Amino acid sequence: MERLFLLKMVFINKSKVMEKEFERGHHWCRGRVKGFGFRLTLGRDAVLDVLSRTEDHLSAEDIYIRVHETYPAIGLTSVYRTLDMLVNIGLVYKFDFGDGRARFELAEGPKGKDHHHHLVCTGCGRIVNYRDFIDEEVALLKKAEEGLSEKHNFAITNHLIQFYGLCEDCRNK
Amino acid sequence: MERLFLLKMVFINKSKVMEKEFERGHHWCRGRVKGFGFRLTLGRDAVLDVLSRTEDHLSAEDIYIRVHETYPAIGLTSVYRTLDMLVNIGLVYKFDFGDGRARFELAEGPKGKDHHHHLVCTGCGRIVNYRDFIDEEVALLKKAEEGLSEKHNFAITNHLIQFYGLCEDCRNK
DNA sequence: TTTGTTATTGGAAACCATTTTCAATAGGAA
DNA sequence: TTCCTATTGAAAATGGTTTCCAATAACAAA
Repeated sequence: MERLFLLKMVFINKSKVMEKEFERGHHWCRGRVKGFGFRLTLGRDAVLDVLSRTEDHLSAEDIYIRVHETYPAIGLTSVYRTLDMLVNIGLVYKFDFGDGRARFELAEGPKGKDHHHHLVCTGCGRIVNYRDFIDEEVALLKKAEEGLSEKHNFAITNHLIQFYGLCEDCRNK
Repeated sequence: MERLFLLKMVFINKSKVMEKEFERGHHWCRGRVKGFGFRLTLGRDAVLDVLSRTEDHLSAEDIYIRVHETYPAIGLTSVYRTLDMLVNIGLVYKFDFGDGRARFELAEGPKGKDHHHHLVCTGCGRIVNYRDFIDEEVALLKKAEEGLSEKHNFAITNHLIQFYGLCEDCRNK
């Protein structure tokens, strides 16, 4: 119901949608998009909305399907383009979990960065976010980054850590 | 010259090639392949040979091209199939550095495991192997693996760490 | 509010790494 | 050497992503 209500507003009056922005989870993203000189289109807003409402690791098509529910005019191409742009400005992270399609998630939630890494089940592809050991990791990574930057003349901007294994269900098969 | 010599032998007499196996760097791989019940074909041997002779991070096509020099009969399909098999039996690691093609490297050299991670330049795609901080990493990862295994009921088998940044050349542009 | 410029869009087609299909071939046990 | 069947190469199919292009919508300026 609420979803339909929002949809209606989108088509009737864009400024009404803007007034509602604090009911959505990604109001703080908009300034970022505009700050980089990009136009804040309905499609881009809808993609950000979907990303801000989930903990899942959505593929471009997943996002397309979800956006399509509230904004059927969107095309898959635009979803790809939007995601590409969001990754470029650092608002979205792009992951590869080895199943042949990229996965995306918002770089930070409304409460700020939510630093976590992923446990990937090589049996069923399930992804678990974990936030444990992050402190130790951050400490180690910081140290490693400094050392590696110097030794290999790299300006390190980013890192990736993933664990692979079998989830409980897959182990019992 | 040496390369041509070996090639000639390949076509003339297979057992001669076998006698020469200790001149190649991957003799210890063969038993592994056969141990898993796979036939040791000329193509598979040639792929292992290419992998054992390089520190580079080759794509399937890179490998195809190099194998093709000494064993022109090979097809790209077989390279893909061989790599897939080698990854499955754990003899080869498969990496994704974000450029849309998979990269492969031998899981261990003649001197045993050569545990290292990668520094990826997001500017030019250059990959640097690093072996620094591995001890600390291993310690941390072991601890994390134990904790995560228990907390999330995952049997962790593997991990991936990569750093991204700009190499010296790309920073000066 | 209206207008004008141009970034952005959707759909179709192109792209391209990888996989599948299938008949021919080659590995290797007997 | 023979035989069985795993393996092969070539061509076609697949599927996620990108490109092309004319139509559209964002939004700055009037």
